Amino acid sequence: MAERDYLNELNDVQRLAVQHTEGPVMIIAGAGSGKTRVLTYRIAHLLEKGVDPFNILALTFTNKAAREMKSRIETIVGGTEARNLWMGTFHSVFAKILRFEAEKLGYPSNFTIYDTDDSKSLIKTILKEEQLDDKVYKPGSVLSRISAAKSSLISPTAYLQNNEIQNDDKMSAKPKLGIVYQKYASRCFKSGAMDFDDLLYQTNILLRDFPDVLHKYQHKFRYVMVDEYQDTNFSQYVIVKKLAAVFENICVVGDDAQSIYGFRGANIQNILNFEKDYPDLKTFKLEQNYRSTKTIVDAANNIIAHNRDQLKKEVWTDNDAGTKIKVSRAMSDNEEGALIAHAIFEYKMNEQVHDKDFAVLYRTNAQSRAIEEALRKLNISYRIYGGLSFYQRKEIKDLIAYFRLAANPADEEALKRVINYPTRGIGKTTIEKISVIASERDTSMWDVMTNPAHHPLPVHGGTSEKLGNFITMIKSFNIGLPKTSAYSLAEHIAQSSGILKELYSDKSTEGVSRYENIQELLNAIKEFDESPAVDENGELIERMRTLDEFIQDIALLTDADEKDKDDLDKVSLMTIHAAKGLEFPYVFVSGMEENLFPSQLSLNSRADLEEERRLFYVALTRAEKQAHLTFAVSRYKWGNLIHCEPSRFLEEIEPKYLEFSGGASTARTNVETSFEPRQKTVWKPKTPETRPTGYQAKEKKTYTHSSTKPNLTRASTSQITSKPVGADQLELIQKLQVGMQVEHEKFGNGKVLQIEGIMPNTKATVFFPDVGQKQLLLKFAKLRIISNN
DNA sequence: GTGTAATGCTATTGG
DNA sequence: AGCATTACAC
Repeated sequence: MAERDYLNELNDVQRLAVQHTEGPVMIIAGAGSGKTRVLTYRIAHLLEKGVDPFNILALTFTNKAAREMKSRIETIVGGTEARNLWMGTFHSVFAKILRFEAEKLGYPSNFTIYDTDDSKSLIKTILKEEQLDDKVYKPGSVLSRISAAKSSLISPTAYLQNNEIQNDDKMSAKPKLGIVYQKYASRCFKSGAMDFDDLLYQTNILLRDFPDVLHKYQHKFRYVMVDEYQDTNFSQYVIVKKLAAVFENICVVGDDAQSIYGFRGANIQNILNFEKDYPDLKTFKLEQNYRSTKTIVDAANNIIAHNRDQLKKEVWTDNDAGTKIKVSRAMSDNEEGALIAHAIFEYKMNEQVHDKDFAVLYRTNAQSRAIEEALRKLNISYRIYGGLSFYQRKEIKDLIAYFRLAANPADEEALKRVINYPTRGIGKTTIEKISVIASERDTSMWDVMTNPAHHPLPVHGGTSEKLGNFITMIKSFNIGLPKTSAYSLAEHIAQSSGILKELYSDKSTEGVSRYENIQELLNAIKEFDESPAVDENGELIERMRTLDEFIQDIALLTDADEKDKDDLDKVSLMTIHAAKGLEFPYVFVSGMEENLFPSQLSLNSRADLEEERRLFYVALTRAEKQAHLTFAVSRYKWGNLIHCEPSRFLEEIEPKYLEFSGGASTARTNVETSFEPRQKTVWKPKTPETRPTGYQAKEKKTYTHSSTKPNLTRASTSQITSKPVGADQLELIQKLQVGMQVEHEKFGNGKVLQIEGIMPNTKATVFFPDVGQKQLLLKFAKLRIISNN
């Protein structure tokens, strides 16, 4: 395609942004303003101008975005040119560079990439060794603390020396966090492993400590582009800044209004302060929205106007006003699902649209189940994005652990995973012994196992023999690595490890499916095996593909990266986070409720609440034609039915853009056509005497709302109603007193010593002469009152 | 050491 | 309600 042609497809600002290739550029791109188009055309433009694709680095946040962009560039400039572009996620691009430069940092070039599970498991091991309580030091939060440190480029040493951090940790009763961080880092290093954050952290170390390396990449990447710049963290910011320091041909694209990854360290200041970093910055604002109706754009502007921290920008559109945004109330989460399913059904009937034109978005993954069930009932096909990806399934991780071990026997997490799977008589005790010795001697478990002369292992002859067999097996895999093609070795490992046999013998539905998944993995490896290798310069080379090559970047793949089945006509279900960058004609945003969206955890700080609001902005602006917001009045959480109030966000849209309806699902939900979104009055939970009982909550009249009687909502329900607790249990909860004699169907007669907890989770401590003292949850316990004393 | 029953914890968001 | 870890029996 000639240059003129694609430049004509751009509006004035877009065109200027594409043509301004030299020097620092910031493109503030409102939702739906053609950001991807500008980015791809910009790269195409550079190539047409004669810039070598090897000199262009484009960083994205998802593999999918990178792939999409690459293929769009291909259609403009042709495949050979596009192939040589450095384009990918931060993690994948720098993993590639790190593998190339690994020795400088003391890592093997085939280092393992630990995924979150590996990291957590390692943290658990360390906690055990340090005798720290994992209820105080929750592995997940320990990991996010470590992750935050790495993302801010704080080394373990710096962490331990920083008074402020140390105080923080003491205040949160976790004074040993720094020690855990230190141990964690050194264990990863000894295992030849990097976690996700290391891919950026170690890149920073590399660029900091090896000026020649920095120089090399600075001159290699003469043009640097960063997509979704508002989502970069400090570590990424520094990398980008350093790489672009020589030529300053840096172009960042982003939208502060769509910054939704603060929770994992993204720093919105990176975009807000970009001007300070580059005084001669040229800024382009893409403000025309091509995606959505005027109603949606204006409503989205309403929402974001409630945020204080933002760059000035006016998103507008030439599109029609379109229909109003629908808002529906459902009685429960299940009914919300039904309502959505029925609405989709009706849209399809009335407007001749397809399943793939719909997306259902939610705040948390747990919300998907009710929606799935409802869609299944109406035979509407759907696809869930997010959740467990193929490579996170247990059976897949098991087999891959063998592959990892073959490539890098020091990989401790892989070792622990399969040393006794399938069971071969190497149990917990033995593994612990090895682990302790490894820790004491500051070496890897593999080293301990394979050098009994240096590290005497106090195990029996039988155990020692079993260990020997395992070692021999792994060694043989290791030797096979360079001389066997990926597929034959993978198949061999699946066989001789016993995994295939283990799964084959399980004839349950799940077992069969696990077996099939293994087959699918092997097929994928076969496909990989038969695809050509590419060298450093992007040239195709004749060479055998090996298994370690295959597993290298698997940890970086996510669910969204599984073969794009775009041809499939299915409704998309995903979290709002996962929906960023996507668009659909019809978008449902479900669970518009206080404490869910905005999340309860966001209510304590302005910054967090503003991020939730941006999240809502992102959700709404995914819609092209019709947005439909839904909320439920009650929903199950941890097995309990809780009462929910409509989200405050609903009030932040001017009513003229909204159309309230009871929903299209069942007659029961149709009683009302309008309601008061949310009562601003603060109210206290009622006393037990006036509180409606759990099973009454099922009656619809309890929940009747009316715009003319704003207090009804408040007056009608309690904050926490019980799950349909049986009438018997309910009576029990209300009547039971300390000192009463009760009868339990299993424990016999006993005496009530104590009653505590808030209804319906009231607990009683009862002493049974036969079995001793027991704590009973009254809503479940089958207790009968015998007498009052 | 292995397998099963009981217990207890959890659910922001993700590369 | 579902899942992972733990406790206990074999």
